[in-house]
Amino acid sequence: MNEHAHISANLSKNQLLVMDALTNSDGPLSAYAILDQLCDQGFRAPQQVYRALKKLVDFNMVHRLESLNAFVACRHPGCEDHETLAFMICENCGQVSEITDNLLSKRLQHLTGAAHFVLNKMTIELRGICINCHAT
Amino acid sequence: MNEHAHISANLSKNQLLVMDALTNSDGPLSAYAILDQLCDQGFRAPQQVYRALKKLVDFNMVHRLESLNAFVACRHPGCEDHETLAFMICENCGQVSEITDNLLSKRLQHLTGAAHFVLNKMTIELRGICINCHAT
DNA sequence: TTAAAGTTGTTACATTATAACATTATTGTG
DNA sequence: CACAATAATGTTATAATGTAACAACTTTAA
Repeated sequence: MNEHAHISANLSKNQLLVMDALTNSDGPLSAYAILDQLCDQGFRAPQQVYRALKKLVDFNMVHRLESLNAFVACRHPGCEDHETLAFMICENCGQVSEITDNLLSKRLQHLTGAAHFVLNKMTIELRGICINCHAT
Repeated sequence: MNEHAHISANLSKNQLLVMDALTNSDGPLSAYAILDQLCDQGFRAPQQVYRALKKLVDFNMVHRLESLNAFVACRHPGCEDHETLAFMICENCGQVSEITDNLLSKRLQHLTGAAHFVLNKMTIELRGICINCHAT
């Protein structure tokens, strides 16, 4: 089973609710923002959100943005074999776009490899103003 | 006044205390870890730490590691004209090393430029196991 | 069918960060 | 020097983010 076989049908009730909240959102949501949204569906405690988020992140369906303490549904175009490397985060409108780039990936592998550093996880978040927002 | 003109003599009492705590530490420290250390020096409230940290980060003397919610003294070799791009963070021993790399920088500029994204701040944190730790 | 793994609900608590207000210290300028 | 502007400090309270621990229920697979 590959990383993208986790279609909605495989998700538990809470996982599905959290996934839907993120999918229907314009941009990233904090765990507590999700909790607020799901009060009507019976959510009561942060654990319910955090536990679902943990699975969804494991499944690669959701990304955690460290610099925002927030979560975003994977919107990688196509969603076939890929690895999201980086995020561009607009500080004005909140839009997040994912970057996959082979040269960037290679360069990072080279740098860590040269240092004999065994890479477990990368966090690359680019904060700035997106094209729509600085087009005033 | 360039970004490195902020020698210790220019720092306020609290800024100096926080800077010293970070400089004397092996690895990153959380704000509250710093607060604990500085209780003896009269620190009482998190604001005292956070305010000093904000200035030190502005002065480029301290970096914030988003994926750890922690802070580390800049140890960039030389500390002449440079911009720290990325961090390698050992998940075993906590050691942090800074990366400055022209090719990486160029590639990121290319990617953001192509998207007409105006970059304000980069967060690049590479988590893994350092050479000392996986040499067992 | 029944043990193992996964999921849920819940209470309590830990950690990280900021708001707001009052006060004191430092700096630059006429 | 005087004094206004800026920076730094001290403090209380609170907000925001995240986890521990325990009990119960559900699904999966042998």
